[in-house]
Amino acid sequence: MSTGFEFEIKSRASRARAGVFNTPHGELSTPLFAPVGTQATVKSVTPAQLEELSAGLVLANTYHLYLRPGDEIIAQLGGLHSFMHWYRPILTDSGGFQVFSLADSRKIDSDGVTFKSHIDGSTHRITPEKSISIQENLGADIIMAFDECGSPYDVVKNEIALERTHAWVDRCLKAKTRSDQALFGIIQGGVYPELRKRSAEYLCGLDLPGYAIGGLSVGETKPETLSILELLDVCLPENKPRYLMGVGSPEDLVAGVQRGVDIFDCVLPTRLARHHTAITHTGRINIANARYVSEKSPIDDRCTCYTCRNFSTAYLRHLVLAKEILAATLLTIHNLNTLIKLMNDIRQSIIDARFDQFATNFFEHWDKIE
RNA sequence: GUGCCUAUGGUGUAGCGGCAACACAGAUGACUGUGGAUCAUCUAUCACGGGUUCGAAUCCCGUUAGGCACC
Repeated sequence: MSTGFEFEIKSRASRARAGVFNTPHGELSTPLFAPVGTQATVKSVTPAQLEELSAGLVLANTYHLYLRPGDEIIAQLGGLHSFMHWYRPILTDSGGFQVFSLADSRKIDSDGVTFKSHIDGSTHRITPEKSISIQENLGADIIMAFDECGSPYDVVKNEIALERTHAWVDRCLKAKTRSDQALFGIIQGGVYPELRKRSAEYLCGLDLPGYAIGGLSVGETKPETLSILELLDVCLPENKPRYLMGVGSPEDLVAGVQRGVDIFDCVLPTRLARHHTAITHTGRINIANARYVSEKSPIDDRCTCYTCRNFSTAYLRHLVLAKEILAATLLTIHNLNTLIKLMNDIRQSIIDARFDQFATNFFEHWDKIE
């Protein structure tokens, strides 16, 4: 009988892979882009709209949902899928990253982290065991090990964070009781190849159902990011999905797939949508720009999303300047469609054995507007 | 018609003889395991014409345009 979390590679093109990952809430076709729904909602769009976009996986967040409304409340209400009315796969981040990026102050020790809520200043403590307990209450299909994300250029702190992250993943595994959730480990190590390699080797020894790459796109240079991905590509097992956390610009998605990454998530498309920037097949455009005041054509003439099928750029600009909520919704639909479509095109090109050509063509045309 | 008051960016205001400031609006950019937040940069020949002064948004005279009062 299957465990429910097999990863099957259907096709390869160089180091890129097209696969299928099985979860209790359905299959995920990879390479995959996952929209972020931190507070049990992908901001400004409904689950029905996400389905129409063919979104496969949605992220939610342990730190935020633990603080509000509380993981036990969500468990009482039947778990996250039912709570947010999204019955396709969900992944919850462990909360490690948010403790460091959002909490007003935090104190970390080998056992866990004590921090003050960014909402009301109240004091809380999260340990690996607590993070798993919260994530079991939430009930996502994929859950993440509690980790410490160091700053990319501090080798001493990175080594400490790495050892801590390794000790914590062991504790997460021990604390885990549900068999219908896959626990992914997170590789840390900043920009340091030795640390990254050590982290990958340690986690691979645990034979987890998937491996996440953390601590990238947090301030290091692009060549550094790519060389770490290339290093990890040869360290990680072929038959497990690789998840690059927090990365989601179109060029990064293509570059990531080229280096063997299967899953990505990122706030970028939804955040940019709320900040009046559209992602097109050739680059970003700022919808608020005065040049679009009477532009009749849609944002992207090649796009077939609901927004581009029905609305002029001039109308979207009007909504943006008038600060209407619909601006965020329509731009979010468009931006998510652009990334999801990009991943579908990448997947098809891998299956058709023409991914290298696809990538070359993509980089030739990317960011060449005007 | 007479008297008094006012005139500073797109809007509303500060500055009262020494580098024209603030808020909003506007423009441009940033945003990568989410604070619908935020941040950065830009946007004025101080109504017009003359005078006093080393120096005028500021003081004086006139013009124009508003406001108030009286008739």
